[in-house]
Amino acid sequence: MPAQRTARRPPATDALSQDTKSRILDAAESLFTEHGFEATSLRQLTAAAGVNLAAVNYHFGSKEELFQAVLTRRLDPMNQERIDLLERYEREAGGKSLTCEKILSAMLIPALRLSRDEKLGGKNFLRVLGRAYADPAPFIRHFLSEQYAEMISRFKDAFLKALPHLTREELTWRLHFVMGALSYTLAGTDSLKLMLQVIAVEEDNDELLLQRLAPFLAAGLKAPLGDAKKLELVSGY
Amino acid sequence: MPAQRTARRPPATDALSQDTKSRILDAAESLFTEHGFEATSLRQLTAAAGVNLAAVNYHFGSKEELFQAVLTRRLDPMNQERIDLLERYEREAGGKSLTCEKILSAMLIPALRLSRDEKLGGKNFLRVLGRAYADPAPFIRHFLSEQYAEMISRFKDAFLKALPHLTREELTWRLHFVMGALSYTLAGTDSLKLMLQVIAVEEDNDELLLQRLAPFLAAGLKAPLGDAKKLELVSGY
DNA sequence: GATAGTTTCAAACGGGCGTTTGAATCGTGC
DNA sequence: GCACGATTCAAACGCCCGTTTGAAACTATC
Repeated sequence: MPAQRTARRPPATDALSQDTKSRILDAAESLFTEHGFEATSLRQLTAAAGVNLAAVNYHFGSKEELFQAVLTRRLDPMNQERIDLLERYEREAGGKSLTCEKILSAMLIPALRLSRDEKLGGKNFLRVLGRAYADPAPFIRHFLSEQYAEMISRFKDAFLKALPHLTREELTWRLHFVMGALSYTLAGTDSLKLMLQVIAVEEDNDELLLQRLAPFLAAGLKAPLGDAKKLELVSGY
Repeated sequence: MPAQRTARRPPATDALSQDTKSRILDAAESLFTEHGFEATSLRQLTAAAGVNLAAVNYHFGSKEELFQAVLTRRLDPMNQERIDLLERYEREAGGKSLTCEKILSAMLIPALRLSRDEKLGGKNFLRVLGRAYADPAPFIRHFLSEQYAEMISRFKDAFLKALPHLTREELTWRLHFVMGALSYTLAGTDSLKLMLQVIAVEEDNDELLLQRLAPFLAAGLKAPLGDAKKLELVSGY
């Protein structure tokens, strides 16, 4: 119903009072982080954004579409940045295959930049994303897989060249592990923090965090193939 | 309100028609997996369990307490099994410190056994757990951190002995990464599967899965400390 | 300054939610 | 076989949900 095609120029607002759509997106990002998608009502959301209750359905169509808009706003640019960075590295390397660490950099740096960009969502968004990964709702699952398809495919090719001892199948699994560790780290899920009694001092220093994560992931990716004897997975144990 | 102390003997039922509490727990495990905690209503839950709507509040007190009961039923034994297995390994090793792989085995094997035990929840439960990790609800976060505290503490000590080159702080972070990868893998979140186009053929073979995960994690844990130059984390990049 | 399109608004819609209640039913010990 | 606590049941409670509606307010164009 929102007539987005015949739109007129936006009425030059200052940074504090943006237009309705942005105010809704910001409030949604923050509240979905705090309470989750299902537990956030449009009434509290629109109240926090200072807009009318009907505004969400007018501008986004439905609560679900609002959620997708929250994700797209940050995810599209981030994944594009990842691809651009990877291609830049590949150009700079001129035919030679990149190191594992270099490819990881191309994945982590755009995520780090997003996490740092406080005025544009920052950590809030990454937590929403972390929750979305684990959400069973079909509309979220399909949306995410579409959003990531191209980026993952490009990086898989790059890793395959950098890690010739891995089969494509083995690499797929290791990327799964990488995404798991990365998502938990960036999302900074409170349960894990509590479980592990992570010291809060470091929470603000994402650069240090990724300098811990990168060697871990690189070593895991480079690891030799598994040996059944190492893990004594006998059914009777 | 449920008078659990003066309880009489349960009326010897067969396996198909268990008592009300178990039927509720089973249905909850399955539905929380499928739709999540917030999106699952007590009406559909009690209908699926074939019990009266009021039964949940009678036997568990509230929907939240039911959720905790769902987690405790599987989590308590699994974490205890992990601790027991670790201590058995330590006894068998005499004074010597365990290998990293051995300690990982003590973490992974009980989880694998749980995942295999189809008749007792199996993968359903691990998916509920995976979602719970990312849930921001305070009652879930506090509950999980209490459930895991002892287990994590014991394993951290074991890893510290096995990996003397790591500081306690560094190890805390690496365990965070381990838990992230482990949780994603066991939970088998559909979004990640879709993203990575994992071949469905392997889904049922958890043993093979952990034989892929273990070398990855072990290599990551053993990795040398990070070097800032490896990841080009210059703010201007 | 009338007009047409866009956006906001208050109010209401129908429905589902978690929980409570009080009576009916069940199972057992006296 | 009666009494009593444990459990089940149907019904209702009060509340909040996502969405829709139609009128009011706004803004740019002629």
